Amino acid sequence: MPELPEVETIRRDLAPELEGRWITTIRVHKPDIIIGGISSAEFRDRVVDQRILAVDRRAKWLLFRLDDGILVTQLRMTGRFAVGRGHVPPITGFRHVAAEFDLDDGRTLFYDDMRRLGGFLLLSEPEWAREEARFGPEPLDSGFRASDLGHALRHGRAPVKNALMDQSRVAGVGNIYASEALHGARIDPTRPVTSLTDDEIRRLHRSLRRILRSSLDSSGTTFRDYRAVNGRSGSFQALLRVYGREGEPCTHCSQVIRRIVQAGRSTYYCPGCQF
DNA sequence: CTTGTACCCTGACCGC
DNA sequence: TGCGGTCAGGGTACAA
Repeated sequence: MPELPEVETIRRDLAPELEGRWITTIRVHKPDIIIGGISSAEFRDRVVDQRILAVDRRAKWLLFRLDDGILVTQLRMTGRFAVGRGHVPPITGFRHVAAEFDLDDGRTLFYDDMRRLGGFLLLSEPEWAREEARFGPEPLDSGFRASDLGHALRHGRAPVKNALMDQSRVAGVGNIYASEALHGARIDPTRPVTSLTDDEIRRLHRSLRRILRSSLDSSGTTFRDYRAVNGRSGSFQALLRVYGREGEPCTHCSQVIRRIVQAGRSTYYCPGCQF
């Protein structure tokens, strides 16, 4: 699934298209994308004829704030959106349309999800507040200081790479940006969180925020499946320093980049400058 | 409490 | 060309 910069890119694409629009009809083609224990019929009843007041983001989740309740979506690995007219998506490549939302201006919001790991959750305000409380701080918030990162990370025994991806510690960081941020901070991804010095936390804080902001400026990383709205690609993949570069020389010290597996996921790092 | 593992699902890719 | 194995940026339930 897209990480923070990708979901934020999608939010920025969707917000001007959707805010203020009413949802007039819904067609759910793949009922298993409606999650949270309600049927697609109930989902339809509760969403139709509601207005989309705002499109927000928290961590890697996208929020459609409705008149009554919040429509939450998790794109996971392969969820995508497109906005078009008629009943045909405006771009090719939407071969797994799971749901369509007709809008009052005659356009349609398409949700496509090849692997169907993503989904929609319809929550009341208190239900959302409870979900939201499980997330750690947003790393791009202006108030997010190095000391906040230290507080979030330096407890327990997890390797720092795993801790960075733990949404209850810091929100929105996934596999790509965890590797990239650690390389930028020159920290070995296997280091136990409690071993990190104040200086390393400051470097990681700076590196993480710089990389997330820079990726946002590039509309995210289209490494494999991710697309912004209507098939638009990101371009941050050209600026990745270690992710997906196993066997290539490090841009910083020219040692060969390695891939290891942590918690079942690939971690890329440079043994020359990360220790 | 914390941490690790299996699993949801489809398609792309690699080696034989 | 076909086939089987492996992998994919996530999150959750469950076990240890």
